[in-house]
Amino acid sequence: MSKQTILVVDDEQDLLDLIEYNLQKEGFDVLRADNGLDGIEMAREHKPTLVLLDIMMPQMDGIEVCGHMREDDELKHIPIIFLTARSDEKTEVEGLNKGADDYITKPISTTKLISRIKAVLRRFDKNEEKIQKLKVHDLEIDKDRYLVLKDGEEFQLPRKEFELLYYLASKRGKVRDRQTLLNKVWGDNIYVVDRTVDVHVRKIREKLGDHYIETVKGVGYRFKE
Amino acid sequence: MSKQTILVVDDEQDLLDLIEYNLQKEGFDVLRADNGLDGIEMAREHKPTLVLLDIMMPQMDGIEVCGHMREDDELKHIPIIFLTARSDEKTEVEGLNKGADDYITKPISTTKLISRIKAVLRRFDKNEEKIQKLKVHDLEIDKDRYLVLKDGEEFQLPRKEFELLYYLASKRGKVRDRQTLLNKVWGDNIYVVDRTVDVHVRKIREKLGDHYIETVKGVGYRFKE
DNA sequence: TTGTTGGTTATCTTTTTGTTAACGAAAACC
DNA sequence: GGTTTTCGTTAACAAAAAGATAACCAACAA
Repeated sequence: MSKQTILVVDDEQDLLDLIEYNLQKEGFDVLRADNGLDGIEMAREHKPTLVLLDIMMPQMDGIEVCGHMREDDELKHIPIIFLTARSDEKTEVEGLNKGADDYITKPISTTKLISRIKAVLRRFDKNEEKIQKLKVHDLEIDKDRYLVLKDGEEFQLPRKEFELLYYLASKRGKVRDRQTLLNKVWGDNIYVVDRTVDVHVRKIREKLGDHYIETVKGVGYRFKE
Repeated sequence: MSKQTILVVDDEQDLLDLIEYNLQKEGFDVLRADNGLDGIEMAREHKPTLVLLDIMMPQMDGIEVCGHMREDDELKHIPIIFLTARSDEKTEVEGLNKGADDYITKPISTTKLISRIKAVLRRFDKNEEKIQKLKVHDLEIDKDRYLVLKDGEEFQLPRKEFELLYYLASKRGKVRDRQTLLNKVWGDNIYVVDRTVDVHVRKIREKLGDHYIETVKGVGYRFKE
C-alpha cells in the first residue's frame, strides 16, 4: 500500500510543526497549509487521504473549507477531522453537521491525535482499499460517485444515507445494532440518538424499496442476503 | 457471556453513586474505590474489564494510578478512561500520554459515559470477528445473522427464543434447569417466572420441530446430543 | 424564498414477551 | 387399583418493548 497522505490546515506554525513531526514519525506523508484557501488548493492537487482542519482561521475558516470540499465531487469522500478550541462547542456541532468525521479539541495530545486519525482511516479504509463498487441483488452501489444504480435508474442518496446503505451492504447478511452503525457510519465520538438510524433506514427504504434492509427486532438491521 | 466489571475510582461519593447506578442499569458489575490506593488494590484483586479513573484525587492522583497499572503485568492491558475537570487541560494531555485510552470531561453526561465505555470495550474486544455459528444436527444457528437454517430454509426467531436456542445448543447434551436458563439468557438481575422458559421452549418447538430440545422431568431442558 | 440534508421527537402499530389457568400424563402414595 | 401430587404442555390473554412513521426543527445552499 502506498503511503498515506495527510493534509494539515492550521494558521499556527508551531502547531503545524508539532503535528507534522508526529505524523511523519507514524509513517504518514504530510502536506501543510496555513490558511483555508491554500488548503483547498492543496486538497485539489494532491487528493490527501485525510484532512486535519483547524476551525478558527483568518480569511476562510475550517467550516467553510469543509463545506467546499463536501461539494466537490473529487473531494467529498475525503475524511475530515476538525481541530477546535475547547470552549467552542457551538461551532463543534455546526462542523459536524457540515460533514466532518471527527473533531479533536485543543490543546492536542499527540497520542490522541494519532489514534483518532487511525480510527477514522480504519473506518474508511475497509471500504476504500477494497471494492468501490458493490453489486448486490439488483443494486449497484458506487462509492466513487456516491450513487446507487437500480436496474439502470440512478439514485443520488444523501451522504449519510449512502454510507449507511454502503456499510450494511458491505456486511451483507450480518446484523448490526444501532450503536455499531452509529460508530461505524457516524463515527465513534459523535453523539446522536440511536433513533436516527431508524429514520435513515426509513428514508433509504422510501427511495429504493423496503426489501433491501431488514429489521431484526431487538437486535438491529441487516442487509438482505 | 459473563458479566463485565467496571472499577470506578473517584473521591466524590455522589458521583460514584450516580455512575454506579447508571452502569448497573446497563448490566455492568461495578466496583468502587474513593482513592487511588484502594483503586489499585481492587484492580489487582478483581481484574476489572475497564477502569474509570478520576484524575484529581487526594493522596494519589489518577495519573499516578494509571502509571502503576501500566507497569503491572497483570493490569497493563486493562483499558482506562480518565475523568477530568473541564478546565484541567494540562493533566489531560499528560494522562493520555501516560497510557489512558480515552478521557471524559466533567460534568459527565451519563449517556456519553456509557457510549464511550462501550466504544473502548469494543475496541478492545478481540473476538469481534469471531464466528458465532453453531452447526448441530440439521440446524445451523447463526448468531451473526440472527438466523436459524434448517436444510436451506431460513427461520427468523424472535430474540429471546433465538438466544435460548443458541444457549442450549452451545451446551449441547447438558441439562440446564430453568433458573440457570433464566440467568444465562435473560440475565441475573431480572425476575421472570420460570414457566416463561417452558413457553419459549414450546414456541421454538412449534417452529423448528420438537426433536431438538428435550425435556428432563424434574430437572430442566437439554439440547439433544 | 424554497429545497435539501441531518437530526429529534411524539404518536401509532406491531411484535415480542410474560403470566396465568386449564389440562393431562406420569409418578408416588395409600 | 384408585387417589393424590407433581410436573410439563398448551392456549389465551395482558403488558411491555420495539420499530415505523410523520411532523418538526435547524442549518444551509441554490
